[in-house]
Amino acid sequence: MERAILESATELFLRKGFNATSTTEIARNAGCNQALVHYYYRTKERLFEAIFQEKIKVFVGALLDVESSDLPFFERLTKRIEAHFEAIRKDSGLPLFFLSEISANPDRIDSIKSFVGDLPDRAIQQMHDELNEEMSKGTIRPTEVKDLLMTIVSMNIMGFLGAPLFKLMTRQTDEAYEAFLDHRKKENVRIVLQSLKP
Amino acid sequence: MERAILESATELFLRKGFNATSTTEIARNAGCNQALVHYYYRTKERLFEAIFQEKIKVFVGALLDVESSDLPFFERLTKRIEAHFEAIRKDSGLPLFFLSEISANPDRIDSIKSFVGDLPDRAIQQMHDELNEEMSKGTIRPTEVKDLLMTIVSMNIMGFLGAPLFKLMTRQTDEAYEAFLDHRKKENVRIVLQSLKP
DNA sequence: ATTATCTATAGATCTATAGATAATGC
DNA sequence: ATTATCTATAGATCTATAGATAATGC
Repeated sequence: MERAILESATELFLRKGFNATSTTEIARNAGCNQALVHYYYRTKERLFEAIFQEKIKVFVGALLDVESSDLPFFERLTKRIEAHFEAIRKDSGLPLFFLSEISANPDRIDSIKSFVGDLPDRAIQQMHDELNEEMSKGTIRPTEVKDLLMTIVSMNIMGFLGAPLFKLMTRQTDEAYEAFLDHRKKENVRIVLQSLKP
Repeated sequence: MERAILESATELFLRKGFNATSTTEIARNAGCNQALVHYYYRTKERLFEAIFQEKIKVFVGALLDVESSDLPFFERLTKRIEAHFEAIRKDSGLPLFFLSEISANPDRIDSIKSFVGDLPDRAIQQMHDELNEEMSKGTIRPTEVKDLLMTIVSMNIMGFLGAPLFKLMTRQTDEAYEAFLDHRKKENVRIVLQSLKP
């Protein structure tokens, strides 16, 4: 039942956000009474926090996964972009979830800071070295890690963030939209790689 | 006072969203009592709706503004991208505002549909013609309007959506971040134009 | 005995409205 | 007279906790 509550809360928080989700609803959705939610998690805030941290790990991990593959630079980068895209697709509510919850309560950033630790620093350092190597070979234009990351994240999250709106504007069915996402994944890779060309 | 309420509500809804903003808070922030909010707008929902529609117009208008400038294609496109970027910068809470409110309440899409009307259709048609002309001249690769729009919007909103997170990850001050945004504006233009090259 | 689950409720909101009073326009 | 503003409150939540009961493990 503890797990049922966690799953119920995950689904609801992701779909409707912290404020719009009540512990009563979490309980109903999990099949127990509302008091039990507090028995296991004490407060709504702590329940949320647990879920938030779990999901941050998925998202950041997918992008910064320091895989020591020995593929050539462009292929490695392609793999990273695609892995990031697919990680989000599996859990397509993630981008909006983070962005809105951080905006609604900027203190959560501190919590991210404290538990993500220096994983980003190390991953960024490694990417930095990789870029420098290519730059010195002249295979890519001068590029900052943060620019590259921002471009990748921009492209990869948009298809999910904007799904409802884009479906409206282009009048696509859900299946057509899935196909469109596959197409976007390729486009994203192409655009990012092309943007690195000297 | 009616205007003060509208302004107060605009600020709060944009910053905290519909659910996290109470009419009590709107009133306090506007300098009146809570009943007056309902005197002018009847319900919180109607007040929100007024603001939402107003802001949608700003956002969509900036991107699709069918300006009949006679500049060459790439310069016209550059201008559009920059105009869109600056429109968002002026009101940098807009992207997250739309995305979260639409996600929290998908019915709002119908409201958009009804009042935005066929502006998007006409603007998209015009862009379609412009692209076709360039394609036939061989100056750009085969490109769909929706791909181009999605790329532009992706790139342009990210710097604002992700500001808190990016500041954290890169440990930038607010001023440094403003400079970073200026830099991103140029990058966005470059990346979009480059992505069109054959 | 301990842990899991429930019922009941206190206390804090929050929205919307009714009805009183003050300000304004004719 | 009409319009703007206020006070007061009903009714609906919602979170968190206290205390009762049922289930489980030793």
